[in-house]
Amino acid sequence: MWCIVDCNNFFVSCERAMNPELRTKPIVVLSSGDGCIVARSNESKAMGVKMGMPLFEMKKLPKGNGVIPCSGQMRMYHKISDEVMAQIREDVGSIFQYSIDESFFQLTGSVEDIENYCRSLVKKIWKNCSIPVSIGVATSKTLAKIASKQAKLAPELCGVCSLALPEEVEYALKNTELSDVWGVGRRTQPKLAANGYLTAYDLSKANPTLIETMYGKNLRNTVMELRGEDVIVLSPHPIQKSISISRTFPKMITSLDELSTQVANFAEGCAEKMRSQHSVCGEIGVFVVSNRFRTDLRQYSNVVTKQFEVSCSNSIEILNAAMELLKHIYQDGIMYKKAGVFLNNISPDSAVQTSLFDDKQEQRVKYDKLTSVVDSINNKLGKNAINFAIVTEGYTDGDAPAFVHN
DNA sequence: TCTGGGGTCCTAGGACCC
DNA sequence: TCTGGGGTCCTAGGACCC
Repeated sequence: MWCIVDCNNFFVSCERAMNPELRTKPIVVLSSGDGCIVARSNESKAMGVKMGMPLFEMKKLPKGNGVIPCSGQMRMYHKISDEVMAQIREDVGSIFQYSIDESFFQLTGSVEDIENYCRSLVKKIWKNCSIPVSIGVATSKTLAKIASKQAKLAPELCGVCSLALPEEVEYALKNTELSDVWGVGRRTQPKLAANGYLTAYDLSKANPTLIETMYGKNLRNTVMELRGEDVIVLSPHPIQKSISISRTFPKMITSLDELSTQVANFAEGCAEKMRSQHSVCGEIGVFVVSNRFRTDLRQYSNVVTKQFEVSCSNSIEILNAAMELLKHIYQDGIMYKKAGVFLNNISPDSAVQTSLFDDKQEQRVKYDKLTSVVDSINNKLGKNAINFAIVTEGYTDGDAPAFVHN
């Protein structure tokens, strides 16, 4: 059987783990810069707070001012996630971590035994991490996900729901709206509804070939999974194929200098992440966007990429490239609201293809050495103990967030 | 006034090949 | 005048996920 462990309202639960006083209160967690709601407690969901809602719109809700906003603390959430995943691994061995708050694993044995086992895991995670989780059990991952949602809906299940008997599966499918099915998104759901597919049960009875020609391969797989067939394959150690960092600025930026500092920070952040994974990239891209909500202002957005002759990961080449690309797309007189950097064509650093005409190899070796010295100093003394001059000034990421409660 | 961030995969169409 | 058929690779955009 496939099992999925899903942390309930994960970011909210992390805030509550750090500050138990928040357990009884309606809270939300905000995106970087305190702009939008990215996680809601059950209480705030009940008050009509929507995912992705801007904070100022939440405040307009009837009881919106009664909701406690918490500034997101991603680093802490990742730490807690690692602890939760370690708890699961300790019990079941290898897991397929699917996201920051979800993991799949497989168990064999009687359904009763599996359920009991999972209930003890729920208790263990709560005891050791103070994070409430739900576990769904079924023959396919998609059904397991549906089961975990059922577990959240029925407290008497103590966090574990299995869908094993055909009548259990049928009941759950009939009570699951299509938009709640893994793999059916905002675009596809209305099209399916127009064709008479309203519930997960309806879709499970659809003709897979017809679904594939109309909606593609992925939705066909979903149909098979709803029927209990295990067709979606997860790789245990997926290699990251792209890395990106972008931010919406709290205040709009107009000067190239200020924008350069931001973009340099994004580039350095990407490069550090890539090096920590022992990878190199073959392409870098930079994008800038004006404020799409300010229709009274001149709108502008642009993106530009550059191929490296030889894949690299050192900060100097990456920073230089990012600065060059930014200058290329920067336009005077625009109020920029967001920018970002992305790295593509990522491969392991053990297999760098050098160019036949690479006359800068000597220089690159120096850059790599300098970068690794900077990395090791930062590893010893803490992040940003030392940095490249361009990335140090006026970066917003380290600013004290407004709504931290612990 | 204030409006998130980071990923993956699939598909259709164009460029190119013989 | 009449102008084929089959294949691969790449890319941009769109869909999905959290």
